[in-house]
Amino acid sequence: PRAVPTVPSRTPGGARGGSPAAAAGPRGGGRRGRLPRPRRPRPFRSGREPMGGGGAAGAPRQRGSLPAPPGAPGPAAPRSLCREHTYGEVNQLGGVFVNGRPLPNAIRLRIVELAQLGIRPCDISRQLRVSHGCVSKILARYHETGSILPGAIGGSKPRVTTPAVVKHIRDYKQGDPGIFAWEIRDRLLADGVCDKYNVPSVSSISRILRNKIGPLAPAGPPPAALPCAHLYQYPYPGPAAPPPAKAAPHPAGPLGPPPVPLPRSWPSAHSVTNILGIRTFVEQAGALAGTEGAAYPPKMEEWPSVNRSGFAGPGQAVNGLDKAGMDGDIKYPQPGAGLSSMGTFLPACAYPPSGQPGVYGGSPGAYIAPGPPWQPPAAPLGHHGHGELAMAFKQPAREGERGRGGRDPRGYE
DNA sequence: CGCGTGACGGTTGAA
DNA sequence: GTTTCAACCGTCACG
Repeated sequence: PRAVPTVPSRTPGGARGGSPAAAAGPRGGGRRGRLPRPRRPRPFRSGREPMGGGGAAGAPRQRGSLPAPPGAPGPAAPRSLCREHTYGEVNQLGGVFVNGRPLPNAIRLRIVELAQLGIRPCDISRQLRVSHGCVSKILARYHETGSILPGAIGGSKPRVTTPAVVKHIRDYKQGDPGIFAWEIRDRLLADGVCDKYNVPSVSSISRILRNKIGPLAPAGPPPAALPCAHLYQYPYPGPAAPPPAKAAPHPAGPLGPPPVPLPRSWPSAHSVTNILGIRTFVEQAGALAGTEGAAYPPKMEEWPSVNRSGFAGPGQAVNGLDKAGMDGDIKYPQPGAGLSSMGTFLPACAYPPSGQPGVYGGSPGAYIAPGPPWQPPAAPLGHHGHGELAMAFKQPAREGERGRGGRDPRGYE
């Protein structure tokens, strides 16, 4: 669990802000004890800002490299006041990104493709105008999990105190009223009710004993006792497999068939929305919102210039791959959404002439950034070898995939 | 200079 | 409907 912040860094602190260079405060020399460095103020642009930004959309946006003038709504100001009516920010390389949101799949795919062509990550970073940290992360993830997809964002961890577990706890308690919580925990493990991944904590067991079972209250109607506790090993309506501690690198190598990750599939592809085709309406609405002159859609994945219109025209399905597939790629990827469809819109990363922020889109032929001194390699970057990446659009495991660095513990001391 | 890594501000979605 | 929480994201800068 995330450490309780003694210094709530999320709170807009007064100490932050100002010129980052001037405010280069005490930087812990040692890596381990590195102090939080002062960050330059970020002119935040939310992906949730209401549309109709009054023509600000698409305009070149300055980024925080310019220190906010004194008195300007800096980091201490309410976030809502800091937002501008645009979507996306521009990174140091001139690329557009949406803070907090994954890069489009097309970009992710290009990163992997270029890496497979032998292009160095630093060059990929410059070409695609994606930070090298992001390139590194995506490539590392791909090599580790075989997937280029981002992880599942949001949601909550699956509950471990399933009805079956509660029932077992109740049984244990009834069988031995003096049993300790830790003993119950051990028995849950010993009896195979839980495994080490989903066994409740002692405190959870104590809470169950206190709240759900009470002082040996007569067991009411058994709460849908499911003897098959293994069904809850991974309580999503997906494959019942315990989350691996770490996705093992595939023995076949980076480009071989990647390991099979755990798909996050509980918002099933067979949802009512998909079945009823409601997405069609959503798609049309998104396309409408993304028409020329309008502000960006709330989500970058829906930017017409990002995934779609750059190659197929606004509001037009890309080679039969409708938005459901794309959304699925981002949010709840469906393993069936392969690259066979992606191939038609791979040249997704066209960049405007230098001096403008790079956007994911534009004319299909302008994939190679013409601007900066970066020179594209001689190898053609067209459509080739997409089949190799066909498996790359599986969803990486939600848990256990963070082999290095893990999640973002935000430890504060 | 290239790259791995962690801090950070942000989004997201279930509880 | 709102809040909380814990997952994720990409960028940035350190080493």
